[in-house]
Order: sequence, then structure tokens, then C-alpha cells
Amino acid sequence: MSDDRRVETTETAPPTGREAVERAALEMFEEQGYAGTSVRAIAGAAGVDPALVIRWFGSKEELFLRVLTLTEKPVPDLSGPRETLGERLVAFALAPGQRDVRRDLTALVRASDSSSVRSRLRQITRTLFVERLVERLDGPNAELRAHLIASQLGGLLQSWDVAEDQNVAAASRDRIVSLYGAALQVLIDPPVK
Amino acid sequence: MSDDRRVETTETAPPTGREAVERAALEMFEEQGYAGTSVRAIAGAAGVDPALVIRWFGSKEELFLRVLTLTEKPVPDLSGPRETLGERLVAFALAPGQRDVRRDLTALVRASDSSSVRSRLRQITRTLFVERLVERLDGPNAELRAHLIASQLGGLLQSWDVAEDQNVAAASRDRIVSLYGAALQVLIDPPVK
DNA sequence: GTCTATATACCGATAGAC
DNA sequence: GTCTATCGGTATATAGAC
Repeated sequence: MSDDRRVETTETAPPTGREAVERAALEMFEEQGYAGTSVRAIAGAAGVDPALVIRWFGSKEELFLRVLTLTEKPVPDLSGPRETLGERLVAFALAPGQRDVRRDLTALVRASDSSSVRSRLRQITRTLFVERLVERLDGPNAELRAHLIASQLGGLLQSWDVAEDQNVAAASRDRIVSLYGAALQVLIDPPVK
Repeated sequence: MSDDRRVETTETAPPTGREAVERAALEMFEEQGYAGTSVRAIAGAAGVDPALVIRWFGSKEELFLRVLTLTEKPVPDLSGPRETLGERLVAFALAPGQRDVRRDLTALVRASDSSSVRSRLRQITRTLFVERLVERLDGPNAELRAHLIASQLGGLLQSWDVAEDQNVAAASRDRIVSLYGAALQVLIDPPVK
């Protein structure tokens, strides 16, 4: 009575208890943030008892960290000509298809009062971005430059999110890709001095 | 019975009721963030009744917004040679003396689940930085470039804060000033293309 | 073992007495 | 104006039913 109940959990299956909680939690954390989402609301959306959520996942924060890993989200493609990598990174970050990634990062940043969340942010930046990017950088201080490029992208995402269709977001995406891409490119290319 | 009670509220005076609440609130919001600070704790530190805090300021969020305006904090000096403005902006942002400003901005970003807080962040960026910087920028898209420079600085501050003496923060400040300053400079100088 | 129901302790905010 | 008492909400932990 255990083995063959779920054949393939790719999609469309009515989620079982724990999985229903994880899906509801991810959606609500993305939508309303950590503080704005209660364990009761998650449990209600998943159709389980609130106490079970704590029972299964330990705490609200553990559930948050379990669900916001970004591991199943796409990562930027770092291959291709290095001369235009800056522009392509900006275009990737602002692409409509990456909205979920942006919302996840926003939720993590806004919950970063917790040191566990800050640690998770460092881990995501390092493993999903810096470690891959540093392989493509020549010249001195490659790792520091990769971290600073990550900082640039993080700042852009934050402004994009705070702007809410004003100022920055009102400008055409193409202009931002061109301008901000050039600023990234300075740290991609080996320093001249 | 009203006019001459407080002669000068510059400094050192034992803060009266409302002012004691504002000072305690600012310090605790900077230190522990919005969610980590309770109205009860603020009232306790200020020596007043918790209910009075709500009575005087309306709500916890209104008190937060009233206190986190950055209006009394120093602003970056935008005068001087424009060729080195990028480096000077980075040096200003990371200067030990600007720690309070960084903490205020961090507290605002982490509370930006609220649209009122996002609006305050936009206002601060615009009036304290973009409007002043745009006067020093030549070439097309000056306002957009100023906003993007603000994004770069915001991203650096966020990384600096999340890093916590690891990675980015471990590198020497001078190297960051040089590298990241050059990236800012690309948006300060008029675009070549 | 798995889940239900309940208990504790805190929060922001309010009503109403003084 | 000030403060006591309290309301409805939260997260978390536990006792006990199945």
C-alpha cells in the first residue's frame, strides 16, 4: 500500500497532502510575502489542518526556506559571445518569462531580516550564478567581479519591482538592456587598469 | 499654555513623550527591522503606554514611515570632477560613516511588502538622489541613467548587507570602489553609441 | 504512526473608564 | 489626555483520539 500510488509527479496530478502544502506555500509567499502569509492561510488553501503544516515542516520559516530554493527555475545562459554577455544578462533578468524568478528573489530579499534567509540568498547567488559566471571571466579578481555583477543585477531587479510601472519600468526594456548591459560589461571584460 | 515650553530641540534634551517614541522607534526599526520590532517594545523603551503609541501615531506602519525618511541623513556630494564621480559615489555608499543610512535603506527594503513603503523608497530615490544627479549628466536618457545608477548603488548596498563579512565584504573596500566605480562611470558618462 | 483538537503566549489595535 | 482591559489575530507546542 505504498509504492505505486504516484506514477509520475510531473504535473496535473491532484497534489497529495505535503505537496499541496508546498505548492500553496510557494504561491502565497510569492504573492503576499513572508509576513503577509499565515500558516493558517496556507493550510486552508491546501485543505489540511494548520497544525499539520508545523508538524510536517517544523516551522513557518523552514517551510519558507524549503519552498524558495529557485532550484527548479531557469538559470541564465552564460554561453555565447562574451562581448554581448552584459546585455544578454540584463535581457534575461527582465524577460517576462522570468517573472517567477523575480518574485522568488523579491520574497527572499524582503524576508532577509532572518539570517537563515540571508544565508539562503548567499547560497543561491553563489551556486546558481557566481560559480558559473566566474568560469567565463578572464583577468584579475574574477570572483569579486562576478559577485559585483550579481549585485548589479540584484539592484536592477529591486528597482524594477519597486518602480511598479513608474520611472524605470516605464522606460523601454530595450533601452535598459542597452544601457545597463554596458555597465555590466565593464565588469565582464578584464579590467584595463 | 503652549508656546514657549520647548526652547530648542537640537540635542541632549531628555526627550519628551512623542519624541522619545520616535527616537526609540527609529533605533529599534534600524536594529531589528519592521517585523522584529513590536509597538510594545517601542513603548517600553520610550517609557510610555503602548496604547498611546497607536493613539499618537495612528498605526505601527505610520510610525515606521514617519521615522524612516532619511531627511536628516547626509546625501552624497555630487560636485567635483565628473570623471571620478563613479568611484566617489561607491566610496560614499560604503563609507563607515554612512552606516545609519545603509541601515535605514535596508529596513525600508525589507519592509517593502507594503506599497506605502515602496512609495517611500521611490520618493527617497527620486528626491535625494536622482533629481540631484540628473543635473550633472549630459547626453540622452539622463533621468533613466540616473535611476539605473541608483539601482547599481542599491544592489551594492544589498549585497554588502547580505554578505555579512563574507564574499563581497571580505574584499578590500578599495578594490570594490575601483571596480564598481568604473561600472557606475559608464552610466555617468554620455553613452557612446 | 498519523492526524485532530486544544493550549499558550504574543501581536496590533480598540473601547471605554478615569 | 492618559491608561486599563480586552478583542481578534498570529505562531507554536502538546495532549490525546484514531
